[in-house]
Amino acid sequence: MAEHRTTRHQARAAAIRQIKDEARRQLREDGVHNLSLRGVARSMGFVSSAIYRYFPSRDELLTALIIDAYDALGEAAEQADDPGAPRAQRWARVCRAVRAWALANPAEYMLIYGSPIPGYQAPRDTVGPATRVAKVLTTIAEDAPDSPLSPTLAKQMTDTAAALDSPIAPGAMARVVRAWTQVSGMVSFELFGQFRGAIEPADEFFDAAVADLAEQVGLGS
Amino acid sequence: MAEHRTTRHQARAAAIRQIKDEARRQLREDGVHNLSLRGVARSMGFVSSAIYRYFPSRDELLTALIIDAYDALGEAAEQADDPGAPRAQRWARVCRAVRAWALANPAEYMLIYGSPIPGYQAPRDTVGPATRVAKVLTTIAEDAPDSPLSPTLAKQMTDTAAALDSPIAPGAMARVVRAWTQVSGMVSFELFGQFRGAIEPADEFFDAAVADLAEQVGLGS
DNA sequence: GTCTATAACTGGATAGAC
DNA sequence: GTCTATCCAGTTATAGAC
Repeated sequence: MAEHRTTRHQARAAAIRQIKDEARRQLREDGVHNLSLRGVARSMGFVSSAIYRYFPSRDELLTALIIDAYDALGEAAEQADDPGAPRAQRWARVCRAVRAWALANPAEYMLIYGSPIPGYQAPRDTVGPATRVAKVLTTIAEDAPDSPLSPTLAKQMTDTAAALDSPIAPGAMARVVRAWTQVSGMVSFELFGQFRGAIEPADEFFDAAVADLAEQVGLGS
Repeated sequence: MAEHRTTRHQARAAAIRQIKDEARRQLREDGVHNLSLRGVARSMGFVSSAIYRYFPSRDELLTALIIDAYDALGEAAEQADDPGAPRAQRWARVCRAVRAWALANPAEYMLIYGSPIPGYQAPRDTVGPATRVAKVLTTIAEDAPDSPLSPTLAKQMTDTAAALDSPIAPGAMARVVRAWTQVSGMVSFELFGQFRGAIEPADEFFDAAVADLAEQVGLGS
């Protein structure tokens, strides 16, 4: 009986995986707003109602894809980090890994860092996976020196550091957040076509900026 | 006869304006992908085919909205600039104006700086208006000192400066582009909900970052 | 001549009968 | 689970109003 249950669970997990894979394919092809449960079902050769056994709504499927995207990006960042290396190098490697993942998975990057999906409200479950990249960057900068902040900003940064479970100083946290907005901003510009006709390829631009950011964050050279 | 032509032209311009206003309303309400010519026509009390007298296709309407958005943002930036003020102040004021415009017009900001619209290819006409903000920022930094760049980067930045019709040094151009990616990155993070629950409100975070960026670009204090 | 309205074609999503 | 009728999208051709 336990075996029965196991195979059933495995089958279910496999089905979910297949559905998500197909959904990701449609995401890449036509964008989020053309992603429909029915379309996924059709492409998989079964009837639309069958999919509701696995995802009760389009939003649930979206949430699963968003969590997967955050996790995949987070894992790419974590795996790129080499805790033995100098901190500035760690920073640069992680940032480059983020960009590489985004360029390899543009649709999924847009899903999490692009325009919000109208009518979709992200549930709590996405918060944890969403912080993984920030956590990696913050850990690298954990010993960076503090710097003065206004009271409001100091509180926000202390809270942010606490949410990331990090002993980083508020001033350093602020510099990490700023640097991260720039990294993400550069990746988004590149991916969304803002650099078209001007900064192509953007490899050197990105790498140079990231190296300088490491310094600005206070990771030495 | 000239009078006749004038009124006709005026009527036509008025119709175009009304169509775009209604389209913007729908954009705000339901997002780009729910923007339909039929819906616009319906809300305006006439039949869908009538719109084709003014916009030959949905994409043309989108292009018009995109150009308007770039122009509105560009004008907000230009009007915020006070050529008589110290450069660091000019920089901060323009950046704050950009953020203020984005917060006041989120749908239009997303139209130009959000995820690309699947199936839509921006025509050449959007390039000019798209550079207006960059032009303002570059002008402010025109006298900033040069800094060393790799050959590839130096060429890209020289070309960018040329496209903006600015005598700015390539190294300074690179710092402006970087700073601009960060400004836009911060605005996007705020608008797209990436700061939710952590950096709210983001006024102080933004203002402090922008002030530091002015320094990094090389605008003195 | 310039516009609007009617009607039609294609193609996808959807709801309900079976 | 399947089939069908319906609806709404973009777009076009054509006919008539001003």
